Amino acid sequence: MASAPRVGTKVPKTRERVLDSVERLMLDTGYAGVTYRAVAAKAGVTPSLIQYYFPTLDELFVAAIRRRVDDNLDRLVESLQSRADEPLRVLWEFSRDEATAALMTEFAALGNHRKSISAVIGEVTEAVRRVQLDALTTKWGAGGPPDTELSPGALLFLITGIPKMINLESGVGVSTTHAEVVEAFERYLDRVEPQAGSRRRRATQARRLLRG
Amino acid sequence: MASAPRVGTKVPKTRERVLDSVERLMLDTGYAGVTYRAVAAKAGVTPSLIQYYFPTLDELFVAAIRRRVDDNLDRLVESLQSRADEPLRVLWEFSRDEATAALMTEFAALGNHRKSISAVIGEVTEAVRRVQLDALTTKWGAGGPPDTELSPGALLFLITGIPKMINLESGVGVSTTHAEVVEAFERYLDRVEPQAGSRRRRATQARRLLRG
DNA sequence: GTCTATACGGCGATAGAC
DNA sequence: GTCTATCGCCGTATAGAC
Repeated sequence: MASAPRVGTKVPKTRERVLDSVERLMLDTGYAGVTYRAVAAKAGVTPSLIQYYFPTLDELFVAAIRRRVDDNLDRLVESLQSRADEPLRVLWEFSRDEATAALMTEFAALGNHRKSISAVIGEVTEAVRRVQLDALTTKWGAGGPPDTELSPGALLFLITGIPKMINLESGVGVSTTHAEVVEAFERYLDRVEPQAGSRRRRATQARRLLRG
Repeated sequence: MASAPRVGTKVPKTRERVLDSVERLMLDTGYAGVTYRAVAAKAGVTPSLIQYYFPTLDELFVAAIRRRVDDNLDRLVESLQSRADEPLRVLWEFSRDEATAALMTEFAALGNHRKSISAVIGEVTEAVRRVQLDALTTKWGAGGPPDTELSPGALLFLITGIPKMINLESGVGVSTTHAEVVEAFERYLDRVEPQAGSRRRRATQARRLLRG
């Protein structure tokens, strides 16, 4: 309270620039390329300054994860509200968003053996999943869509997981069966959540990130 | 030819010990924990000796990948032959095998940004997938199982991908929806590939590896 | 508070000594 | 064939300048 910045005060912009650089390096070179020295060079500051804000690399990663997930969750909730009639398509497109998928997969890979990061990845994954499950059960209840043997949970796992798997395999040059599985799932979507008409899909801010 | 070892000569057992150590370290600490020094300590040799056999870490990883995949493919082909009536279950169990899934996922994560490893991972993944697709199309042709909207390719992607996704999420402590999706898929299996009776599932050599 | 310079031990890789 | 010495990276702890 006492130290709250006055309105209009430009609270450290450095922090944002640093986290932007982390995301870019993450996508371009993988998490192994995220070093104090590399991030500093890209953000135009000294490595020591970054270490002042983020004493360890883990803290830097965690900050980047939280910022990205917060932004993603905001966009997801907004989409779910504005297109409340088609939550499945909203979730499917959200999961297929390239930058989100690539970044979060990279974070997950990073977290797989680094405890403090594993913890925060698990936490935010569960948080997102809760919001997503709510959207599905609100529309269909615990039984899931009719004429289907998929519970909301199983359906959600596939909606969010299939794009991630495809992304992971694409990363090593594998593409066999990908078109088939996307086509199969979208046929399923057409069945349980028929579309009124054709409609432009959103191009997200995150997508811009990928082109960089 | 000239330097071929005599019959009975114990050709370098060191190599095998080293690759065993790589797998163990990979599972225990992730690929970041696979260093010359750590592998050497575990295998009981000097780091320099390992570097003599595998001049770069990439070559060490590639050797470990190829050895593991060769072994996996042998076991897979054998299972597909001995249980030719139920290829889906064979593939599902093969993909769910813990050590195989964990190791290959770790290798895939490693490969995602290291070109030489990405190349070999992509190559062996496609090779395995070809064998698996053959098994499915041999039984059902290009249309896939009857009463299903899944082509063999889409089905194969799910069979092999779902366990990998579950494994990846488990690594960060996420388990929501996992039981549901496994149950849903096994219900599907019961439908398209009915089981004669209950039967003991194999406990693989790779599983032993995990307990270590 | 913000920011910088420096030093330490561990790493992969390389050249070359035995 | 086997092993050592060395180099240039890395994370990060610390001391201190403004």
